[in-house]
Amino acid sequence: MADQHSTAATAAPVDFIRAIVDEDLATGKHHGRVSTRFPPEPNGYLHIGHAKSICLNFGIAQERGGSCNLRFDDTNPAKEDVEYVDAIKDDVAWLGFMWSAELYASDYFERLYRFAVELITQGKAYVDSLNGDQIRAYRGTLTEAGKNSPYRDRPVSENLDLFARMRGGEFADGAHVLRAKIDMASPNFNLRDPTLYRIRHAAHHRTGDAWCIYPMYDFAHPLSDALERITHSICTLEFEDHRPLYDWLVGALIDEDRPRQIEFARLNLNYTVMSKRKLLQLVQQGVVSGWNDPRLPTISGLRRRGYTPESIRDFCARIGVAKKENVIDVAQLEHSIREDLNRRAPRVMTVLRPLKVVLTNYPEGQVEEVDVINNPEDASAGTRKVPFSRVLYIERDDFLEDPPKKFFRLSPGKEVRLRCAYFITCTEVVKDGRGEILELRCTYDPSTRGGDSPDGRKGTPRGWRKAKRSSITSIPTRST
RNA sequence: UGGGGCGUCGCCAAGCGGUAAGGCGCGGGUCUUUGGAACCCGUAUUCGAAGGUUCGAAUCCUUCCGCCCCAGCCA
Repeated sequence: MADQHSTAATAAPVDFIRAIVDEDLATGKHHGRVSTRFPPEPNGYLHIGHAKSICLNFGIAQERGGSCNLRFDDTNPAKEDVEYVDAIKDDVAWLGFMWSAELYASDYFERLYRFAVELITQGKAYVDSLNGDQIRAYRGTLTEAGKNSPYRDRPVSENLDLFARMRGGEFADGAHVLRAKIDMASPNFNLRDPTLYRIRHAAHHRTGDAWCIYPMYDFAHPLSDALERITHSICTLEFEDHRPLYDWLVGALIDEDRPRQIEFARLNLNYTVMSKRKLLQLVQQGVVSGWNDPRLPTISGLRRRGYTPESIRDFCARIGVAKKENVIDVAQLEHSIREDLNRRAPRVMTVLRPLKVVLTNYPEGQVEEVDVINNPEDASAGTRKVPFSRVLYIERDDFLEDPPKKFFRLSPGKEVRLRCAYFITCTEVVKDGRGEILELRCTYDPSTRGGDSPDGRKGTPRGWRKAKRSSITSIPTRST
């Protein structure tokens, strides 16, 4: 089959991430395996920016015969909620992707804990008892190295004991943290003994109060990737600085099949708020009706607004994937939905500013039904019956009493075609005392039923509407 | 100021030493069975800047300039 509907997706050049995946496949790096994951934190709804990541992760798995997990990065009980995990699952599925497995970082809490113990045993992590302010002060600045915590050289046995007691609930929030022992003088802050675990006496949406210590993203993410045998861990640019830590952890705890983190530039849309924090604010303050308010760029908002999954996927395929910061013009998104809807949306005829038309030679009281095409772009969309009678309305803009030369619409003495109905000719203009046009008197040509002229007469068809078949509708105005 | 990234048309984006793809947008035109549709044409002598290497550079080297990210016990 000729791909006359070839999309940007099929024509799109291979982006740098797919190039890496293909290279790894070619060299047999992961024994021909490709495994990705989409790792949202259930602390809000997904938006169009997430769609880019979803299409990337699921797309690569799909195209290269791999798998893609949906993994909730739920390591911060304070911000997360089941409402969000349900919404996220709905949105991903609606976009047209099915995950190989539904997983949660919280499912790994026990194993992550054991990884932490292993790290302590290796002498690569320690329990720090400095408070938050002190830790910040010890961290140094952009130009000055940090200082070692006085607790940095606690013996392994003491660290093991303290860490176990942290888990046991002996300490208050903030009393201790587990930190990696790397390098307080590193120019990369992420390596200045990053925090791995903190004490949080808070109920978790899945584990309840089974835990009072929770792993940090930097600790949980690479190890969760490794546990799932993810091959390519794709994330956004701001995590580039975290990669050395990602590799450090994986290097210390994982023997084979280590995952690799690859960063790409997140999506930005002009005139669009894409920050989860700000979207949450709009929802909480009641500025919008909810996460699916059609004015929001959330997946559920776009869905409610009439966007189709196809159009969003097409958009993601068109914008590409690279490392350059970008601000996509919303016109690009709108183009995708227009193209999709144009191809499949059924049409209706409507009149915004009605002008009454009386067909003087059409039998009084007669009503006939004409077949109107549902979608000129798609013959299979069929036709519908629309009543036609002596009195009907056309768009005011479709009539001009004194038309310029290239005006193909109705004017006195001129003939025009009513879409899928008849040709009509304007014979008289009825006005009120002030010269306002009240109605038009026209004649119709019975031989042109269906809007076809037996003698090949042409004319741009105009929309029309039978009298008394109106319904009040609100018409969205174009926002320009 | 230290570190990590990035700079190709208004917005995206290919290009990987052999003489600037494509999409969106925009401009013009064609089309008398909707069109904010479709189709056609046009839209970077130039790749942040300056030097250098080379027969040849957006692609290699040097310096400079600009923008983004990092000092959460957030992700």
